[in-house]
Amino acid sequence: MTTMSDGEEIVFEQPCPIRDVLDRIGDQWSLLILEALAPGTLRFNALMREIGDVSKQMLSRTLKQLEQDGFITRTLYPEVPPRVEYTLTPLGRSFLEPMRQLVAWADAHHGAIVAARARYQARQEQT
Amino acid sequence: MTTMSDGEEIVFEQPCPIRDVLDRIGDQWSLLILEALAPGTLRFNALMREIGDVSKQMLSRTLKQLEQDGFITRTLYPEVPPRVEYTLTPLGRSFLEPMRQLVAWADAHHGAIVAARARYQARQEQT
DNA sequence: GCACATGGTCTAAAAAGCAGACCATGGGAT
DNA sequence: ATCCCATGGTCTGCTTTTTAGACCATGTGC
Repeated sequence: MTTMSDGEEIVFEQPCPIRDVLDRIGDQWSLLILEALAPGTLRFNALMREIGDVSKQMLSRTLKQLEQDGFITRTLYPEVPPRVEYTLTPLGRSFLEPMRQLVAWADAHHGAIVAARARYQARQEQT
Repeated sequence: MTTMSDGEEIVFEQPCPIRDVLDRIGDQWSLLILEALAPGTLRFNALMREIGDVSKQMLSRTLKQLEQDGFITRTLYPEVPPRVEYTLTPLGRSFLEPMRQLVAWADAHHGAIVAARARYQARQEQT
């Protein structure tokens, strides 16, 4: 399954699918983008405004990866100025479900985390 | 966002709990560590062997963050040579459930992702 | 004629991550 | 006695990643 056409790009068999998937969605921006796209289609700049503190380059790069892995589709309308729309694919939408569990957990336990942080800090200052 | 240098941390008001939690668990190593710790307590070097390609520095740093946020406990036994054990807290264990959903999804859809990648690459080569 | 908006890419600088050296110390092999 | 290893980290450069900001082509409103 390794493709030799580009010569440089050698893809290894990933023995651990979890690791492979985590490498993609476990970065700084992927989950945020997917979450932003959950309510519906968004354009590039709208996505950037939605997320707030992502650089153009990283947004562009991460979107490309998500498209590559089949989470989203990129549609270019050849108008002027150009319009580009990003939409979740069925695969992307199917990912929303486990992600929502994660988000629900985050919401439910955020207080506990903040408390743990405070406890930790207090313990540090005590010494 | 929070900047973290060893020993001194500046915590901003996080208006979005999801964002706050994602910043912690959404890095290269946290999920992997939590997964490795799921079966039971592990020592530092055992953890390093388990994960395989993490540097001591990042493992140490990430463990410190996880401890800080209450996901794990660090127990130092003052023997020689020193022994340090890392264990999931109840909070950490409660996180395992949504994480398992994620892992299950990854397992189930890994094939689709690989296929999407192949399709994307074929499309690129066509031009 | 001028600035603006679009969706990016390019570049230089800053930040994060890496491998490997180093630490103190006790135990086992030589 | 001496050498060497194992422990859990931290420190030091070097490499990779991310960032901010300039730049691009072009059609529209002023």
